[in-house]
Amino acid sequence: MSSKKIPLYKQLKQIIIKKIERGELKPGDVLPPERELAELFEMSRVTVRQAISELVNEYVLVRRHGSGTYVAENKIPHGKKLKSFSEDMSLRGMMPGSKICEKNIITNPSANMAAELRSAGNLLILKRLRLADLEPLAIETSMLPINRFPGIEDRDFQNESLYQILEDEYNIKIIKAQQKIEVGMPTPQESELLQINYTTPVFRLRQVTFDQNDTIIEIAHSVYRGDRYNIETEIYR
Amino acid sequence: MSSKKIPLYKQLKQIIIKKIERGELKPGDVLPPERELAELFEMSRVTVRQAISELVNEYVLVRRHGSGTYVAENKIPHGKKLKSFSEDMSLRGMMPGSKICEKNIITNPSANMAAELRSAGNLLILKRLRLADLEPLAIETSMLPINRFPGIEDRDFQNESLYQILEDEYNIKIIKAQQKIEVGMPTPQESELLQINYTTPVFRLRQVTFDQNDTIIEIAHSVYRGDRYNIETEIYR
DNA sequence: AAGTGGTCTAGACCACCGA
DNA sequence: CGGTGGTCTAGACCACTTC
Repeated sequence: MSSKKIPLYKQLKQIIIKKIERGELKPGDVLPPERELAELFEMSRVTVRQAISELVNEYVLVRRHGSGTYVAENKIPHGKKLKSFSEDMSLRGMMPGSKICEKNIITNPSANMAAELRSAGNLLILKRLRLADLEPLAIETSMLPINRFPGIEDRDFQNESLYQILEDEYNIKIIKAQQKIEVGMPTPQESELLQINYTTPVFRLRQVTFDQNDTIIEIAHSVYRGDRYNIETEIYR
Repeated sequence: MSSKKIPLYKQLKQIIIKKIERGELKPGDVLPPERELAELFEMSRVTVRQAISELVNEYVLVRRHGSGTYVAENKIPHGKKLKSFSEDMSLRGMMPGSKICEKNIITNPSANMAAELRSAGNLLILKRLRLADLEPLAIETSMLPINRFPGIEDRDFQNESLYQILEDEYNIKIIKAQQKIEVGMPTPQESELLQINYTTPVFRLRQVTFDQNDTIIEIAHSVYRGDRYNIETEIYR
């Protein structure tokens, strides 16, 4: 089989996701019962449940006790969708823009904030000033394990979307991101770049982005102008 | 045993949370190994893992492969599930508290920010100063359609959880909430209540809470201290 | 009553970390 | 190397939904 080293439950997750992507499973459809899946894929029911549980946590599936497991109806709500800056701006009806501030390769990620990427080898540091309707809106610093994306350092990040490049040309499936949102005041440098007063508070957003194998593909630290940006989200009990 | 009907893994979750609340387990501390917990509480390791897994999902614990399971270091994260203030604090090992600032009934919700509740009739306005370990953390203003919850205006909100009352006594199933998160500076009034300097930025959180019928059961506006609070979420592509 | 997900067990072996 | 979490099995019984 296609085993290699990928855990069985992750393989099953991928199979289910693929079926949904290909339209073989549509929102509202029932999955086969857990016992049946177990037999079909020759794994134990516990393993099937582990795969399903994670997909439920990711809002892909919904369990109904005594009834069955279903493909989630209302996909991920708007506020729970991971968007690139460009996509985010477009949805808000603003024109996205970029200005490269810094593009470096760090060969020794030691005392960095990138603790999670420390083992990843060299890092590409990309610091961009982000514009909305030609006005500064955010400063975005991305860190990528460059070994996984050979040649990416030569791309034109001024006009290309980072996510677009990763998805289209490196065949990465971006799945999810964890975000930590803080408030703060801008440093003098930041207030100058963002063209705001030093009394204007900012969002500080730390993001860790994962692909389909739960591998970290990016760590980003963004500073958003508090006077021009807000965050909408939806949470469940 | 103390079983009754509560699943074993939920009992273990509660035991761990209690230990964190009481300070017997502090952030950074190691938990006993899973095999030891299994023997100690006379359950299988799978059951122990289920309890720990859920707490990891809620950011209470952190697993380190080959090393151990630790109490999370977090500074009061918001978490990705919809929680009441009390639940949020308890999960982080802090003692929640409340001080009523205002309790009113508005009979004519006309030019109010509660556009969504305008048709709901009379509104109960509840403004509470929220404490974490006896220190001010947030100001929370809740608006509830009082007609749906007769008698709720006489409850002791100083010591009772609003969500607990709604769920247990009015049989409401709280399902989801939409949130809009903004940054701002505190008003003089707010900075005094929260006991922060006027230069400390704050989160402003507008929340609309829904029940199982997608009926609005609460609109809340909260102001959180930016120096003591942050928000963690997970988003999907 | 039949079928579904929910909980639980007693093992086993693998992968990673730290001394 | 020993001890930890990570994955996996083949069963069992319970609780809920549906008919």
